[in-house]
Amino acid sequence: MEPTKSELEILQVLWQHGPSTVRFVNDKLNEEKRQVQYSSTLKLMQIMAEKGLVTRDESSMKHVYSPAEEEGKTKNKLLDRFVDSMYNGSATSLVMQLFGNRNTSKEELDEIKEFLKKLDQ
Amino acid sequence: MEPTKSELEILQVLWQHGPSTVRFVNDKLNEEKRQVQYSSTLKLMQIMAEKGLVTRDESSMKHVYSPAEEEGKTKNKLLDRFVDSMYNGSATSLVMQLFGNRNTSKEELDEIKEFLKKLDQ
DNA sequence: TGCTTCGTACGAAACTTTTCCTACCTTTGG
DNA sequence: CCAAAGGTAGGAAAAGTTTCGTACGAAGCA
Repeated sequence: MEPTKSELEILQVLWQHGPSTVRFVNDKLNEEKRQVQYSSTLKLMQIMAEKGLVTRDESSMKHVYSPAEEEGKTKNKLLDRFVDSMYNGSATSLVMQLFGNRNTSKEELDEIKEFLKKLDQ
Repeated sequence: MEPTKSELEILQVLWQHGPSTVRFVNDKLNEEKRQVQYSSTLKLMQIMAEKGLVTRDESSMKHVYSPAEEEGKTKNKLLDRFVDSMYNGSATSLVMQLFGNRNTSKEELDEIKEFLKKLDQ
């Protein structure tokens, strides 16, 4: 299933910091993103558990939530969908848009070139 | 302002085919995307006009709608937002994800390499 | 002229997503 | 033991998005 915008924010916290309590996630959101009530975050994470986007360990009173899917796998799906809907499935178009209209450092470009070179082998 | 999913579909039609009537857009959506009632498309396009996502020429009875913003400009914004929220702003990470997990033809890779090479100059 | 077709406008309903209030239980510390 | 702090659950409301029924005017045509 497809995470919504807010759900994705929560997943990011979980991916970045590993299995976490609602309190922890809520604190991070407030620090890094936007002000949000504890009970809102709780509710959202409960819904995510129902949807299967996260799993939770209820053995302790403080439930601990984990992402149900690997970060890379989820992001890949979302990226695919993005490329499909915006660039008709053409990764090339996306890359051109990405670098055509943005200042990219030489180091970054070199890194990418290096990466692409390795793909050939 | 940020186009929603459905609004983006409509914008795509307008970008691809130029200024169009509701009838035309609705037909395209039904052909290419999904079944949707004429009045739904109309409503959506009216809302988009209010939001300023499209402009419309009302001089004829059949109103003609045009995208308010250039395709590249809008897509760039959306792409930026995507990179920011998913890859912490790192275009490099996105590219690696994009090609790391996907079969890309040699031609496509070459095209991209060529493109990147030109960026240096 | 009348009837049918095609257009816009608008309101309401249906759905989805997000937010938060409130009740109630458990843990902690004096 | 009791109060305060911190946890979960659940419902309801708010907000955002999408869909469509219906009214009504303009255009086209027999």
